[in-house]
Amino acid sequence: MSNKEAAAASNFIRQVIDEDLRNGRNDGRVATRFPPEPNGYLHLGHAKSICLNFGIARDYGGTCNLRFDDTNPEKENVDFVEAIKQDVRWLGFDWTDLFFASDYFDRLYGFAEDLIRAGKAYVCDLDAEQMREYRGTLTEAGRDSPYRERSVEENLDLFRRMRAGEFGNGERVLRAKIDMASPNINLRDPTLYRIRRGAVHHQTGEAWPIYPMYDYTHTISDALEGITHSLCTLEFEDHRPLYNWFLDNLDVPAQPRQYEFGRLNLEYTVLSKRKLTELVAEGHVQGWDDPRMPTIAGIRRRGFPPAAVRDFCERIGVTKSDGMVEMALLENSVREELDASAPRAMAVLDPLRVVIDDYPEGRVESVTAANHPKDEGMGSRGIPFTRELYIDRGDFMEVPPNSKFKRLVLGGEVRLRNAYVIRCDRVVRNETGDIVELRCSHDSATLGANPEGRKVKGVIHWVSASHGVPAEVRLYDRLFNIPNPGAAKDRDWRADLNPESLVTVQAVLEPSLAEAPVGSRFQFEREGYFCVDNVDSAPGRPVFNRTITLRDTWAKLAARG
RNA sequence: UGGGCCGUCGCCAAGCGGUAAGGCACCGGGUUUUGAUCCCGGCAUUCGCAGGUUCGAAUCCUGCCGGCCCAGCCA
Repeated sequence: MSNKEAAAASNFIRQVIDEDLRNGRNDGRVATRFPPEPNGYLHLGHAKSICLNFGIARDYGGTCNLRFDDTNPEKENVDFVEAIKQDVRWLGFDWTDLFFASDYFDRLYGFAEDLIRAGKAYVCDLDAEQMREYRGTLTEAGRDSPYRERSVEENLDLFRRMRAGEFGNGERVLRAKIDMASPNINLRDPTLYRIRRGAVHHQTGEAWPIYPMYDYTHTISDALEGITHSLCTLEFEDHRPLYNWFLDNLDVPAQPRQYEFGRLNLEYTVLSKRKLTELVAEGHVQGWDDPRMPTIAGIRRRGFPPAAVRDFCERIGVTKSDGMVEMALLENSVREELDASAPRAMAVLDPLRVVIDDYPEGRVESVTAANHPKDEGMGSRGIPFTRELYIDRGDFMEVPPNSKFKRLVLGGEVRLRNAYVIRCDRVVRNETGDIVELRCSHDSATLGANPEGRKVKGVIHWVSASHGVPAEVRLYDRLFNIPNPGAAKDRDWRADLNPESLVTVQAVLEPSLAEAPVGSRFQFEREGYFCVDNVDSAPGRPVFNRTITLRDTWAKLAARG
């Protein structure tokens, strides 16, 4: 990581840590953890949490564990586990220790018996619906379960039989005995264990017929790992009293503190695992790694550099307010990183044939092009220049729309990037009147030199027609047409998917691009940043994904009218 | 409606009783063989609103208003 990233912006959590350090809490230790459930792929929201947790460990010389919160076997699997590990590493982080909450199942069970012995937990026979009725509502207190006052002996016996697999799913649960009248619903005797007989857990197989719930598991896992600062998102604020209840009532080896921050909301996309799962399951995208997805796998395939994602997370900050970040902020981070790191190349996305009539047929000249305008260290390359070329259709207009237009027009001149100034002498059309070819002439004195006595204000890119390499290029755009899909309660969030989020074109690449390695990123000059797709490319036959366009003030001006 | 939390520029966000950082976006202007990059300049007399405390309030107090979260044997 660069020095620029070294100084992370402060935030309220770092202030808490600074204060704790000043007061000598935790013997000066700082220990965090990133606790994903392996039931889906990581997305940009997780990236924020990863940067926060691992970033704090890095900056304070502390530790950060990766811990899979795997207490719901029916929704989790090892593929997600592996994908998550890969995504964390790709973001540039490495964990101190790797754990599974399931590593603690034995100890978790033991703590549950402790709670029972202390009269602080009981086995409840109410079914799910009854339990809901007994729970009360947001404004009315709940009622005690009729099973609440069972003896310790009976509770212990019943719980052991739950563990032994004697009861069916849903027949009984273990609950904490707290307060059915609490205004905080999480404290109304929350479920600690439920029966999931027959489920095959990806780590523990069929060893357990009962599984612990999130709040219980998470708190104890944090304590067992000696986590000092347990960071989670705002929706768990109400759970903090329960988190602390476990710490107060269990003989755990540490007293972690929980702090909550606002989750990331990004315009023109969705960041909920449920919705992302549906996009994949319903075929709206081609998979978790579809380049339109805000998943880590998706943006990786799209070509976002990990440093750009880290920079973005740094810029959005960490607070308790629940905001909506503009896509422009992410795009800025991506462009900034790519501008500095991506070698330049030329590719024509919408080819229009150009014939330079006064350039010798069969002649192939190698013109030299810098790989980066500001970084000579990136070297240069030769590009074949020939009589017949392709330019982009959008770079020619028979009559200019206004005086600001500085591309090629009939009778006008333009600079071919890295090559000659040409003039368009004639337009060739087919039977239906479409322009199929431009006949041009060139000024042989303008290779690496400005023309004498006149100014040529436009520069366009090109590729040799005889040497260019045809390739599939995928132009990606925002996934949704509106900034906040799902915000309107009476409209299905899927209704605002952008049907043009993927447009595939057949482009012509300069020859040097043919052997570009999978994953490599380039700036196609005047177009945008592109990377070699890591799934569909074949040796010598790259497929390019457009990561993002270049900023385009001309398009902005044109749209303005 | 009970509880928890949040309101500082279009967006994100500093600010922690001494008189509104920064980034993004936007608007000019300059450089440029990418309408990119880069550079220079502009962009909150005011901090949700109303009172109060104070020599002094975005910061403290009170009351409103607006937004988010919670009634899984999900996490």
